[in-house]
Amino acid sequence: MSPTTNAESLRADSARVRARMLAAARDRMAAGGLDLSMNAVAKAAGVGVGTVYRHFPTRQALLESLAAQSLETLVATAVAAAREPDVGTGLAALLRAGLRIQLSDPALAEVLAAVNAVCAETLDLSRDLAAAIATLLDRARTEGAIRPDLTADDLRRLLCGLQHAVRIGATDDDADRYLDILLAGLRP
Amino acid sequence: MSPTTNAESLRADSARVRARMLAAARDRMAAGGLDLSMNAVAKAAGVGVGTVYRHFPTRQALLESLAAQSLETLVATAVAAAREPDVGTGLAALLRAGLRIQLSDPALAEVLAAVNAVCAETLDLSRDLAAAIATLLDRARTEGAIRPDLTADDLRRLLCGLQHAVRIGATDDDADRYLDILLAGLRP
DNA sequence: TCCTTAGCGGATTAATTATCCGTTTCTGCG
DNA sequence: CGCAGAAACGGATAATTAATCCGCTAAGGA
Repeated sequence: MSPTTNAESLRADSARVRARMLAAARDRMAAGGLDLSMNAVAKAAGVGVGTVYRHFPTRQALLESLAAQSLETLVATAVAAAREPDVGTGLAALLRAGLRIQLSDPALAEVLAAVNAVCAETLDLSRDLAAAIATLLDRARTEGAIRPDLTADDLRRLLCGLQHAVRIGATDDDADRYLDILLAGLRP
Repeated sequence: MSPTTNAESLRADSARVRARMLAAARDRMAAGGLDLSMNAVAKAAGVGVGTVYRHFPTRQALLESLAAQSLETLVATAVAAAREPDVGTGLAALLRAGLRIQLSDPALAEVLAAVNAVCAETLDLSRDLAAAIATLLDRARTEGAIRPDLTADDLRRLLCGLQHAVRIGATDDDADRYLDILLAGLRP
């Protein structure tokens, strides 16, 4: 079994413990940022360190599992945005959601920025996200709403950059303005 | 003496060793990213670990000392940009230089993004940079070249964001396009 | 109920970070 | 020039953190 596999077909106790660990990790992360120690997670979840390492062989694997849920939400948002009748509205909604969700889940910000994923599920979701963004961008391009040279990867990177800019001590109002600036810059 | 003080009024050997350590740290960083271990720096510089810790009590202090030189360059560029006859040209030059220098020196990227500096010199340079940017933005604003609500801090953050976007696997061409997008977005 | 085996837990080992103090090296002064 | 005092070096060592390994527990099918 892949250590980062999703909850299906796990032994009952294993699934329980896995959930406890993810909850504990989320909690730790909310408290102290990205640099959670495996030991701390284990203690918070009331399990042994070995158990944490078995489920998540590496820190990156743990982060990806944490980010998976947020990533699903983001993919859903992107798909919805791609279907939005008004392309401009859809694009704005996607950027806004992408920013907000990254800010609320540092693990997702990390995973979105990472060049290559560790676990297969993340890879799939990333592909889905890229596809949805590409669809939206295609529509926007044919309508002349954006620069023609903009790719889905560009948008992903710019979104990560935007997140970084906001994380560096910006207020919510600042974030809105930066979003506005990016949207304006994307036009042809 | 402040451990991060600049080379003046140090004992001759001390200055020598300090320079060796900074060079070693730069080298290590070029090789393996931001997460250089003090031990590795010490070994590379041919000094004891204690010496490294005496000069740079914390990793952040070492990073700031590394970044200081790049930061000086950036300040000089910003001052020159603020004097540029054509405001648009000056702004473009500043952003381009700010991006390039951050990419070439990860320590600077870290320091620029940091909310509060550890050593006084960095603080001074940061202030100078902010002042130069503010001057440039004031001029641009009165000429109507940029959105009126843009502050020097905004520009700093956006520049850090841009750096992040590029670092995430973008090519040089991508970087130019992102720069273009940001510049376009800054207009009123 | 029993047997097999996946999975748990934490003691143990490895790696890293940070401190402390005996020794060396510099520099001002006689 | 050579000595005294101070400043700085260096690495052994303590403290913290990461990662592994294996004996034991308990889940779930026969």
